[in-house]
Amino acid sequence: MLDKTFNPGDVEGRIYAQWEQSGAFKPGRPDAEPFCIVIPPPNVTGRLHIGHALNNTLQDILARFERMRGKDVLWQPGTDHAGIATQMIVERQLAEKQMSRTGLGREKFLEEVWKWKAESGGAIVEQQRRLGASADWSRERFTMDEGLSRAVTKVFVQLHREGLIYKDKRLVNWDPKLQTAVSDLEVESIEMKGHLWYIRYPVEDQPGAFITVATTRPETLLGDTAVAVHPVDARYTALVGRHAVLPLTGRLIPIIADEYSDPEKGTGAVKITPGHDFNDFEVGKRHNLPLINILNKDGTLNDEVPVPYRGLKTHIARLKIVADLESAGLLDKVETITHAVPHDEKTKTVVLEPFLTEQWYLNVQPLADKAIAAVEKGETKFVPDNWAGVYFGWMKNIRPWCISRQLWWGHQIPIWYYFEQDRDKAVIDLTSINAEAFNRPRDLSRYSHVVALTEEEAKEEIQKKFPDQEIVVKENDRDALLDLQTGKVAIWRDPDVLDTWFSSALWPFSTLGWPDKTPELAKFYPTAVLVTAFDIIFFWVARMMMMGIHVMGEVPFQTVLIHNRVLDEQGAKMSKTKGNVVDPLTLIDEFGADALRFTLAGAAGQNRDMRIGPTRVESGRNFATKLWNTSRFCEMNGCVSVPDFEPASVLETVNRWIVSETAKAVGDVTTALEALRFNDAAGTAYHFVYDIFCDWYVEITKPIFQSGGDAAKAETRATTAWARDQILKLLHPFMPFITEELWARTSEAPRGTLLILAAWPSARQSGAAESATAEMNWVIELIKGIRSVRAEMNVPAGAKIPMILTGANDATQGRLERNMDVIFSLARLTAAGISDVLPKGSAQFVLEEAVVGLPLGDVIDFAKERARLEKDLKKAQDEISRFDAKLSNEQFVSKAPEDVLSEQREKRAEAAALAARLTDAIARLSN
RNA sequence: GGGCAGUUAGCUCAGCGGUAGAGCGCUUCGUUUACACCGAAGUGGCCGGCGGUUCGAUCCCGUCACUGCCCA
Repeated sequence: MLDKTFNPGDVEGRIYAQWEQSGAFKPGRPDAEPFCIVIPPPNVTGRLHIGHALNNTLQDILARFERMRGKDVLWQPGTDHAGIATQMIVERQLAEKQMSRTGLGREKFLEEVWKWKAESGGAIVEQQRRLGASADWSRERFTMDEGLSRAVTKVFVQLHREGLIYKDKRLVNWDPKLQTAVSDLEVESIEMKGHLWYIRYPVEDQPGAFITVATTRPETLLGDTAVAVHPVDARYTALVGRHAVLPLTGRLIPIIADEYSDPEKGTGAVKITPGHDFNDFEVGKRHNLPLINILNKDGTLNDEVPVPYRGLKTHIARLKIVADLESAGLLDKVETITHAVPHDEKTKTVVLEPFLTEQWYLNVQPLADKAIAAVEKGETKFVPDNWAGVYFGWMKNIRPWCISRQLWWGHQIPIWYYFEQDRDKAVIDLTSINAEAFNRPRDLSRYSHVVALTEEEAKEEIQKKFPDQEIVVKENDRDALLDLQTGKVAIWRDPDVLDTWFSSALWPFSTLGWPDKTPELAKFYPTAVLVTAFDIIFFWVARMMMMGIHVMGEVPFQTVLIHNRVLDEQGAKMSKTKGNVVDPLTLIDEFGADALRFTLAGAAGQNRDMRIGPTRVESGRNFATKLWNTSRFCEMNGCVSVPDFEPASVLETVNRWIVSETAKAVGDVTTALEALRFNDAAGTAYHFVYDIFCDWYVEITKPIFQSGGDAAKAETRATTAWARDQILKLLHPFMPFITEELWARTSEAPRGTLLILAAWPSARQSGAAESATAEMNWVIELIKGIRSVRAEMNVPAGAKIPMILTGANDATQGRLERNMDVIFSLARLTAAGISDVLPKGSAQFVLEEAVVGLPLGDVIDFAKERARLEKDLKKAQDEISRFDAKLSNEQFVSKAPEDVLSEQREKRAEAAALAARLTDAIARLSN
């Protein structure tokens, strides 16, 4: 016997273990159609947040649905190595032990990172299991795995040899704390209060003349190489071509004309600092201005600036510079403003600096072109398709991808350097190497390099150039320089690693085994669908598309499903600082994984954000309880699954009806899932279980179980059990735990298979169910009508009353006679008669061609009953006049399609018939 | 400033050429042997404003207003 409620905590762990042990998560149907989803790899440092919960739920729904449909399903899980985040965590831990990355050295440090990964990395994977994720954990991958690393190296080498990877010296977003370049996409602009300083630059040879520029970053003045004004700005025309004297340095810088400066903004004149501003960099290129880098890697001012400012952090330097300008009388005025300041995305505390460095770039333009074409040709479809616009927008304005990072944790770039020419000059360099110099970005361009899959290959390659010399491998350029005098050829590997996204971009094929030719790769690539949120289109989708097409020659996925983003119940974006983060694990603890999943799926609409919080998940839990209890009802009435039950052969009207309704629900849920409309699918299943099965079918069968004949009872038991089984299957993708538990516990004989591996129900219609459907709909309408009148007439719920049917045709009379028990019970009647006359004091309502009378005798409130009927009559009459207006419109009659016309005529006739019956009813009331 | 979404019942959202639906909430009634994590009956909407197309617009088009997001 089932308990009164379902206790998720008691069964979830056990059932999950059962699934896993059964091998249900693994593919293994060689002849079946493949269905593969690669999980967008979460960060190895991550914890499951509600967005992951939604993302994983949708993937799991699809995996379970397709698995039940018989496909060979692979849901490929894993995590990415999160270069910056992971390195930060481990460095922080080292700092607590008074240790540092540089103190340890690269090799020891990486050992520490792997140790951390083994101990506390990948907690998210356990949390995904709590959600019920049916991924094939035996195939779990990590972007730093041997195989995936091999894929990364191979792709890098290929792209390098194709000339798509190159070194360039340009501005990057620099994190002075971590001392690495970061992606443009990982920069977060934060609105901050700041100042706009107006600074007077003296004009050369014109004593007392100034050109005033406005800037939010006065400290960068030390790196200025021009002042720009708009070419048509009459105020400054005379100054263009002359020079300004850069304050505090005395350097002469040209005053140039460039459309970049906006006459409306500030003074119309802007300082140009090509070494520390992205826009100025472009201006500098146009005018061939020198680039001056005034910063060290750690964000302090370097020796390009006057002595007093050297070594100062930028924000300190700013104060000093403003003070010095003021005392020199060069500060015109200061305005307080708010402006967007670039910060690191992770901690949001470090101000990023545009910084001139040499980095590896991938020329993604040719890859992007192919990726754009693939979506245009429909090889990959976005669902909903408006997201393709976002994809195109980004892809069509794509910039070279800076793929190197100055980190240790990640895929080390497979480039080896050596000295080829100017070896003597290199020796001289050695003497200039000191601590300060190493705080500057390294200029590797003067060294030669080879790209190779392995160190051995690199050595062989370089050996060819120096056939008679011994090749030695050193850790870095400094060590190699020290080796120059020995007469050996010292080589060293590029110390930098690749952007984490470089490896993520290969995920759809690297996880399947590439570069090896594995059976999984052959079977599951291209994958079926990638499920992700819109903010990831640039990160994952775009890059996976580019790499998939370029390396594999085929798109990585046929469909990209973009789901909505989860907000809190007030509609606010969740953030740790706001403290409004909804923890999915807390929700699972409180309401069960099924409740959370069903709620998420039900909220997964086509477009917007969704709001999730405890009260919503609570209603999901309530639905689970409902399902549990309706199964309990089945159990209490001996509804046991009958092997070989043939739904098409049932005879009882109510059973024929539920068979037909079930088929319809199955068809609708299937269609919705195929179209990736999760909210429709969940909604349809909910409606069927609640409103059709629980509210009507179960209620209607109660009288049969109490007083029906043996044959009817047996058939109803079997049908009920069958319908319940169909429901368990239908809901399994959404609520896997409770359905699996019920599947096991509602069968006397052990089930032939776990529900996870059971076959998805068929939507096959059982044929002539129309008459059954019509009859049951009539019964339902009758009962609802009686209940409604009873409530409005204040008939006590416990009181039983008689009913008289007038004006009923033979078919209706037959329906009444066949369903007496049900109607008596559900409408709480004492008697049901058929007559031409209604007793005085009858409440009435119209049901199709008949009028239902409820003789209430003295209890009836005539005025109230009249008002009720007149309200209905007015409604019918309003409808009639609306249809009449339409049908008398010549334009409408001549232009509207025939089916619309006949439909309107039919509706008009129905309304007229209803009105006539209501008029009669009102007349009878006065008799 | 540029781009993209959205504006439908008190709240959260579906729908999308023939004048509207769900869940939650609210009101009333109810403990009839599956379920009070429940049942029954109700209340509630000029489908953001203004134009246009159409026989007909919540739905298509234009425009405005407001909100949100992304990019400068």
